[in-house]
Amino acid sequence: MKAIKPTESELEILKILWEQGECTVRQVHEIFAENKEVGYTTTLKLMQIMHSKGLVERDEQQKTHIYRALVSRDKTEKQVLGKLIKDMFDGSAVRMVMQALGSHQASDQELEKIKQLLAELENKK
Amino acid sequence: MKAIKPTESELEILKILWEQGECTVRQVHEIFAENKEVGYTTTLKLMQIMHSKGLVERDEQQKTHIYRALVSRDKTEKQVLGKLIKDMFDGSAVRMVMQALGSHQASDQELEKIKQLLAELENKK
DNA sequence: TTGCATTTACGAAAACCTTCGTATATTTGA
DNA sequence: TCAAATATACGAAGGTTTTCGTAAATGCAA
Repeated sequence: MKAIKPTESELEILKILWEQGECTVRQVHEIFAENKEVGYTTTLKLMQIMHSKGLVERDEQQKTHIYRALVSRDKTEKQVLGKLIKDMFDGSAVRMVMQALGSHQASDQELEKIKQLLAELENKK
Repeated sequence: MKAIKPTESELEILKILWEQGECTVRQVHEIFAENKEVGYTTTLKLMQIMHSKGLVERDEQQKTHIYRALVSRDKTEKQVLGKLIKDMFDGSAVRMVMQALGSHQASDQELEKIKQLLAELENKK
């Protein structure tokens, strides 16, 4: 089980693939370039590197390759989050949660969801 | 208000300074090198760069400089966490909390703390 | 005192990330 | 058909991060 540690750009592209599903480089690029000024070949190169790293796979049947994320969103979130908790919050997820809830807005509805989750966690014990 | 974006090594050194308070390079190095094989001058260089970036200050009265963190732990945690929430969790702190609580152990005592915090947040509204 | 240890400063190598230019192949439409 | 558009591959530049070697200054101990 190898650690997933995408760079900032790679994470952006993964997010696009997670949300869009299968994509050509062109499709990814159009979204990727919405908030940045980057050329097409930059996006292409990033995706090629991600391919060589095993972050994505691609169907090369057609001239225009089709890319797909090879790492799941859930697993990647867990890994990145886990690393942050370990590095920055002394391994305490709860300490991180306190920091997050203390400094970010949350709606009643969202707070309710967390309460529910807490209840579930307690039942599990 | 400038964004604090320490690198991985810088964050490690900041953590040492936050926990130890004032430190010489030697003191930081001894802890920093516990889990890695790095030479003394590597630690020194990192701290010099952090100084030039304004992440730490130093007292140069003595030949052996004394370093101190210039960014607070709380503020740095908020910034780093905020960026992760924005980049990875669609800006939803709650989604991140759900992920964190769902995949990391938490003691009853810790869960209790979170419940308390939730109650406080609800009262504030 | 003199030589060894410790410290800072500095430069530069190595690795990684981001970016783009160019070459080449393929498709398309006028 | 053939030129323009579009795709991939590749190399390399430029920036940042991490690492260390070496030089110079200072402190210490025999």
